[in-house]
Amino acid sequence: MLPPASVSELLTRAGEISGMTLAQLAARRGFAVPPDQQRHKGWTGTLIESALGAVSGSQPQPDFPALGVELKTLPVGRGGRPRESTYVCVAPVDGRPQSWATSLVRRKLTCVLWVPVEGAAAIPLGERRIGTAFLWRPTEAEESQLCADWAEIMEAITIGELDRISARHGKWLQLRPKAADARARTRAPGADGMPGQTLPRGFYLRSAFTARILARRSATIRLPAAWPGR
DNA sequence: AGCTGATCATAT
DNA sequence: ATATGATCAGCT
Repeated sequence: MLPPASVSELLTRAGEISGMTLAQLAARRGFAVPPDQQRHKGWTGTLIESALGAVSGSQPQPDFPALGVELKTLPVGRGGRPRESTYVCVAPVDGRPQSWATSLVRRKLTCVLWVPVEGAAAIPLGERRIGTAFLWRPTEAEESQLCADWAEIMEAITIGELDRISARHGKWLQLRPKAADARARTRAPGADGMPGQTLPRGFYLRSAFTARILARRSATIRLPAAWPGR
């Protein structure tokens, strides 16, 4: 699938897969449906990427570079609440000065195509349905808060106090481990200004934030949101 | 039940 | 090791 030439085309593609089950889309894309996600955590995201023509690979940039749009699947449980936090990107813990304006977090969150997917544990993976995708941009207030969260975390990193930052920090944007396991290490400034190492981290959006995003959509778009009653 | 810290697969 | 796609699983 070639990348969409426009945001309009991207939305059209998203509309064409909404309502489908993951098994149906998997068949169309030639994906095998795993029994569960225990060893296939990124399966849904990769499948949706494939269907929409996202640029594959592990590049630190939005999924649709030409459009400046990032793609995120959002597992939604009963009650319409996100079942998980949303990974944004790796956190630069090397201590180099960064600015919010050019940060990867901001670039990724400037424009996101959210694709809700049924995520209730009771529904077999293949039977989960793809919801109605929608384009989102942070409001000024949201970006201001995201920037504040980001700045607090980045400040701690810069002065070598990354280890005092836990997932409890940040109203909407938090820092959490992002590694193969707890023994993984990456370069980071030490408390004394000397080179050191630490567990790699990533930025994540709290589910309370993505819940707001979903709620705003509901309020903006005419009901019935008619989410399949399962 | 929700949250934090840990973990899994894959590509480069 | 670093980046992507995320969810898992133990603890409060």
